[in-house]
Amino acid sequence: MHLYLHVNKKEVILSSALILLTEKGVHNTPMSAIAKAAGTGMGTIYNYFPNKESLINEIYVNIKVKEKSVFLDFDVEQPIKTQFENYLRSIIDFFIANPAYFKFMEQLQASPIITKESREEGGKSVASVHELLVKGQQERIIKAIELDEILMFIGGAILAYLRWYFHQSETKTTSLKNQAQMVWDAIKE
Amino acid sequence: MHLYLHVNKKEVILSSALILLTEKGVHNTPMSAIAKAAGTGMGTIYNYFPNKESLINEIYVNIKVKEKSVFLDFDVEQPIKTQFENYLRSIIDFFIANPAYFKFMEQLQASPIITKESREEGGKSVASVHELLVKGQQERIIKAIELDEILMFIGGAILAYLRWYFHQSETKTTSLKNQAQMVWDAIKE
DNA sequence: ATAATTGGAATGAATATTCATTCGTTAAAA
DNA sequence: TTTTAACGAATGAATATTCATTCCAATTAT
Repeated sequence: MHLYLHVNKKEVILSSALILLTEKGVHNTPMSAIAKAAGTGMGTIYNYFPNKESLINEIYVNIKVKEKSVFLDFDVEQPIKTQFENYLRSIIDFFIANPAYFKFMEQLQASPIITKESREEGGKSVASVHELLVKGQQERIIKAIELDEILMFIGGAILAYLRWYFHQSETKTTSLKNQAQMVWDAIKE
Repeated sequence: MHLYLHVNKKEVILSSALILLTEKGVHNTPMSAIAKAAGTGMGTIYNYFPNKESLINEIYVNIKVKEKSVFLDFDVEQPIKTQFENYLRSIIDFFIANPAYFKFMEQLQASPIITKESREEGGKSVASVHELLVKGQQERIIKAIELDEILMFIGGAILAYLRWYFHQSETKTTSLKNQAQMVWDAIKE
């Protein structure tokens, strides 16, 4: 019987790797460093992951899965604008609460390490907003622009805000409201 | 007297490296490959650059310098909206004309390889738009939101558009107009 | 004009290092 | 006891960097 909480070794490896990867970069985090940070031997990592790339891809997919779960609670009774604002706020709060997730995505989004399969898995995360925007277009609340372009635009705005946020030292409280305002003005009919 | 054009060896190395780096990624382009592509020996590269990271940083700064030069021709006689639209179009055209520059930036923008000095050097490139937006705010054409936030937002929109553009197979001619519309609606008072 | 000398750019094989992965051993569970 | 998991030193492939040598154009001497 242990006195400490039993934690899944795989998860310890994943979270240790996440921190090192974001802080030092992919080049500068050898597997030995991950093992040390996770408090395991190197061999143990290879019991859970066939290689370094798989480990990294698993982190990527894990984050995307969590990101997706942020959108689940849409309240269809609310006005579309409200729903959209809630969506924006949730996704931004999610990354603000998990800066390492954001840094990881920034660093690996364009990397050849991330496989096509992982990317496809990740792509699903916009499905629910897509739906919301379709409804918005039908009601002529949202501009009649191809949805992929609008989705990209929204993604860009979120990215821009988060970069700005993490770049700042002091936090401006009004800024998120401003951002939501700009995004809404951009996409509203 | 040579029949072929004399080309600067350093520039050949830089451009060869740019192509390999964007096509294969940083991990998968050894210095030997760069040397081969540039038609030089490996040692030659080290006559021009102290190490691989410096080479990469120099490419980064070079692109930023070129990017900056795109904005120079503002026509202050024109309405602010027109000037802004021209700016947007120029910067987007610049990257569309140089896809490798965009790919390079996508891959290295968040990398720890890029030094703080290089980033600071690169940051200067928004100075002229900054100025334009200040004027726009004074005339109450542009929203009274902190300029850094607006600038980030614009950056995000540009990024989103370019990602979308390179992602697409067929080119939609209306899309840039839509994008400009969204950005302007976002920032206008 | 021709030959001799020189400075430094170019070279790439050799070196040193880094690091992903393996595997034989040990420890813990069942 | 047998099975399973953990371990990390050893391995070797990959590759960044070095440096002794070659080569060539420009300069100087004959």
